[in-house]
Amino acid sequence: MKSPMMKRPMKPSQPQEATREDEEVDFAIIELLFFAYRDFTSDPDAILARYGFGRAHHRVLHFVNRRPGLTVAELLEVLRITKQSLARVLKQLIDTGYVVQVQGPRDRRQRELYATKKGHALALALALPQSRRIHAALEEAGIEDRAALERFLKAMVNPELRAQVDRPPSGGDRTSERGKME
Amino acid sequence: MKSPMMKRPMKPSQPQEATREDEEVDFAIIELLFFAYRDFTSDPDAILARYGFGRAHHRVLHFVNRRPGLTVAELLEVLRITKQSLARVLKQLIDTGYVVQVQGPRDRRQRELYATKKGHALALALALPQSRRIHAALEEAGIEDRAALERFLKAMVNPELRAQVDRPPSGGDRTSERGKME
DNA sequence: TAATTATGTCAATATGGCTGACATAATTTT
DNA sequence: AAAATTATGTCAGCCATATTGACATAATTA
Repeated sequence: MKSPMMKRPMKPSQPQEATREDEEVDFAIIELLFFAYRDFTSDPDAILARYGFGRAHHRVLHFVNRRPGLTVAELLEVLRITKQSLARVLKQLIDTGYVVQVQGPRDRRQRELYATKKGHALALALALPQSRRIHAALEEAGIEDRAALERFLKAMVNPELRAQVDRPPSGGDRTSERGKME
Repeated sequence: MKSPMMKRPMKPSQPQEATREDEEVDFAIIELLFFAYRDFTSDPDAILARYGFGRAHHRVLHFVNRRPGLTVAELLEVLRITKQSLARVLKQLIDTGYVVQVQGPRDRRQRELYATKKGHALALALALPQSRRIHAALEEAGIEDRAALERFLKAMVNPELRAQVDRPPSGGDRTSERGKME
């Protein structure tokens, strides 16, 4: 090693107690969320790489597919990123024919976003392994009450932002309502 | 707009049906996981910013705090990043006194990592709002069976990698076993 | 008409990843 | 003992994704 600097701090001879705070903090679930989400998001990565896309493209495509007719401003709110960050990724999705823009019917400044058939197919392909993972986990964990899990996850979201969660009508995705473009 | 190119593709006059595939894919939970994790990770960000740290620092500090004596190689495995990526972040945590290295007792090439008291305190401060959010969500969702949630999250992790999840002894974090340094 | 809004774009910067190459010290193998 | 391997560190360059700030255009609202 170049500059060792390897002090050898004494290990306390008598192990210290975990503090009260430690016990109160739910490290177990915090960590499980990290691991679960890490592997959950890794599923689509291999697929995305084959298209020259990254996770940013995935997120955009997912929400455009789920909320057909979403405007740019609405998308920015959901993703919590800036329009400059969105720009490159969205442009690539449009240029490669996965997403189209339509002038807003009421307000012509707005751009409604729609997934093309191609976009819908990719969104589905990306969601499939994630969905399989979820169902396998539900089964493996012996979860009968799937609604409870949904309630928990929704309750994890900031109250002010829960409206976003509720956007797609309870029946499923809005594809059936507003159609796919192209 | 500079180059409009605003075609107006026809919206299909009769909305298309959601395909069988759509119905089978669990978009609801996929999306809830995105929203839940987005807000879950946003909690510590404000705190980190005050220290000039980012999420990468948080992850390193978390695992060093949770698994005292972890070696660099083990940390890389858990985080699934390269040593070059770890280097800058770890160096900053060491230079600012949140983490210390100790020469491995068996193998002197190894560097065991420990959180200092300062590091332990920060790790705790970062975990607290996350822990509160989890408990509030459990209560709000009326989840009585907390173990079921843990089983589900663990089942979401790739089987090969579940050993990582089990590392900290079930009792809690290993602080009580191996002590904090400095 | 003037102000505001929705979108787009340019430029510079930060963060957190990556690969490849190489160095050092310590351990293991031959 | 010498050679090979391992654990760690470091340099250099690159990429993806995010940021802030400034400015432009078209459309809507006041």
